[in-house]
Amino acid sequence: MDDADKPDPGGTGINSDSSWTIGADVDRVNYFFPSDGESSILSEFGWNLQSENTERLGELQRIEADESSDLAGTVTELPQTNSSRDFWSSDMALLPGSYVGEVSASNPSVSSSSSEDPPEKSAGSGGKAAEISTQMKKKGQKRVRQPRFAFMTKSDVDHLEDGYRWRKYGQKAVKNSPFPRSYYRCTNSKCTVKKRVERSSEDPTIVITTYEGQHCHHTVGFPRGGIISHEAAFAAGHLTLPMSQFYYPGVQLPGENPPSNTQLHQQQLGQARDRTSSVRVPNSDDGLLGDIVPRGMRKR
DNA sequence: CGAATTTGACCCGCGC
DNA sequence: GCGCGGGTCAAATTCG
Repeated sequence: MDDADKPDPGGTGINSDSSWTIGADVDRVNYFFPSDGESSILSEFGWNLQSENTERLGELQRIEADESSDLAGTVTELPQTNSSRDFWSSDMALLPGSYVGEVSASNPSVSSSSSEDPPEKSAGSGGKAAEISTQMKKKGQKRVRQPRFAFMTKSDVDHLEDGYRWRKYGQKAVKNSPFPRSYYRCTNSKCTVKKRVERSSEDPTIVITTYEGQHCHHTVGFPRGGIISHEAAFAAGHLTLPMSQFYYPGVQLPGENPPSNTQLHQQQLGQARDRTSSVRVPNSDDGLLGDIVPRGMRKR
C-alpha cells in the first residue's frame, strides 16, 4: 500500500494530498476544448487514451490555477443553488466546444509539483484528510486542486485503458446515480495523478472519466508494443480529434434538467451551445479503437 | 508472496 | 451548528 507513497518525507504521514497543492486560495477555472492544435494539452497531461469498445463522446478540461494572476473565467463564483451538487456543477464544468480563457495546464505550481519533484506532498499517502487540513490551516493556506480533465466516452468497460497503470483506492456511491464512482491513483510512486470513473446516471453507456494532475512519467507501455491508437495519437497532440466524436454533456444529457446544472453554467453554456449545436452525437457503437486495442490491454 | 481490490470508517467542505 | 455528500485512508481480502 505504501508502494505509491514512498515520498512522504516527514514520516508523519501528513502531507497535502496528491490532488492538492499548497498555494493561494484561488480557484480559477478555465475551459478548454481541443479542437485543433490545442489537443496537445492532453500530451501535456501525459494522457494516452485508448480503450476497447469505446467511443469518445465528449471532453472538457478544467484548469485550476493556484497562484497566477487574477484572471477571468472563474466559475466557482457562480451560485450553486442546488445542494445536490452533482458532478458537473460543482466539480467540473462540461463545456466542450468552447474555449474560454487561458489554458494553463502547466501552470507553475502544478507542473512543477506533480511532474518532477513533489516537494512535500506524496501520492496521498499517510496523513488523513483531517491532519492534512489542519496543517494547511496552520499555514493559512487552502488546498488547490490540480488541473483536471474530464471526458465522456461511450464504453462497455468502466475503466478505460490509457496506457498507465492505475490502482483503485476507493469507491463511492454517487448521489442520484445508481452507479458508483471509482477512484484510481497512478501506480507510479512519484506520480500523483488520479482519476475518477463513473457512469452517467442518464445514460449508463456513457463513462465519465476525470483525470487530475499530470503524469510525471511515460506510459507503462502497451502489451503489443507501442500501439498508437487514434486516441493515443490525439492525446499525444499529433492528431486532431474529430468534433463529431464529441458529446456535449451539459447540453445533451436528458432528464429532469436540474437547476443547478442549468443555471450554474448558463453563461458558459450559452456560449457553448452555440458552438455545439452543430455537433452531432454519434450513435454508432463499437468505438474506433475496438479493432486497435487488444483485449489483453484491459485490466484484469 | 507481492500487488491489486474491496469496503467500511473517517474527515472535510459546503449548503441550509 | 448540523447534516449531507464527496474524497481518502487503510485493514482485510483476493488474485496472479
